[in-house]
Amino acid sequence: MNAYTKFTERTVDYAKLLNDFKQLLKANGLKFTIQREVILEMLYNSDEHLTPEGLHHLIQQKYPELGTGIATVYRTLSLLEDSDMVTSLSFGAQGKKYELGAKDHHDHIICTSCGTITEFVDEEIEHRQKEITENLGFVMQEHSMQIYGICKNCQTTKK
Amino acid sequence: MNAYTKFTERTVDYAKLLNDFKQLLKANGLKFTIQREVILEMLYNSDEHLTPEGLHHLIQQKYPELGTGIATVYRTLSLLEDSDMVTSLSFGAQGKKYELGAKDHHDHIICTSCGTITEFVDEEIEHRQKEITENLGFVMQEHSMQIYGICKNCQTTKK
DNA sequence: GTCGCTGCAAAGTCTTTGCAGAGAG
DNA sequence: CTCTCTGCAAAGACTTTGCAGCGAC
Repeated sequence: MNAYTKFTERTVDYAKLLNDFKQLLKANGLKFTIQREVILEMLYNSDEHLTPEGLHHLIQQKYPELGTGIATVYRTLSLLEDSDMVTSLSFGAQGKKYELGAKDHHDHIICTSCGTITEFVDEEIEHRQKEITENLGFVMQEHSMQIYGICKNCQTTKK
Repeated sequence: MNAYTKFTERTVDYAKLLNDFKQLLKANGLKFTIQREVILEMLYNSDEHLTPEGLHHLIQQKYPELGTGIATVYRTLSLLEDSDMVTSLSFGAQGKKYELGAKDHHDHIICTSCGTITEFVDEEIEHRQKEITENLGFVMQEHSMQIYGICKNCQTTKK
């Protein structure tokens, strides 16, 4: 088995994503609004791990004329999460973070010093997880893994 | 390398745990109170993954005469977490769950149907995690892994 | 006795909900 | 036109904090 670690790459372009979103909305009798589009756009363009509050802040900054309310951000995130278009992460502190889920599966390594989240995928672990799950008599649905440590940058930049 | 999956076992008995706790308190000029003892006891005896509210409820049930307040539960859990005697988990929904941290490291597999949390340790994964971390230039501190699936019981007991 | 601890209730966060007007289809 | 969305503000859920009396040492 070829075990290796690689960084994940975005596999979906924005046009496709937007299209999926529109389709999803239509399929459920929901409407495509500017606010919803902007939220998706920000999730796509930003660092991918945003809190509802952070997302709202970014939107206010880039599209202040919309006066988007935080409630709409929450509502849209729930909608996207229920539709599996975004995934929520709840690491350390309180408050979830959201990331687009339309990308390849990946795990996270979080720097406990600067908070940066790096993504990775390791085939050996992926494979082993499946084995373990079966050994325990479970049918696997999802899994997530987080590693906490100090990133290269913070190791040198003595804090 | 001997890769295998095993269930974790408690490695610390209550007397030792209680002693550690007393020592910890003394070392920090804190006092050993009945409430604190009861909280530790419940964490030890219960299913190990408790919410503050659930813990409080159990205590009220077993020791109603103490009239332990929820605030004390929160305060004690923070204290225990800061001292690394318990670990908090924040899976799916909201609200953290706590477990005694004085046991061996282990990961979790969560049944998405009945919510049961099963613990396991797999040496192959443990080892691989360390490698990955180093490859990415990190110094590893901790890690956690969760697998979500349907447990054996829920597979048969059609729900 | 001293100083930390506790329960209570009030105050904070973060998130969700109700409502009336705005807007997509 | 209809029926969903939205922003606002109020309401909720979960945690934390201030305070005065209580209790460990």
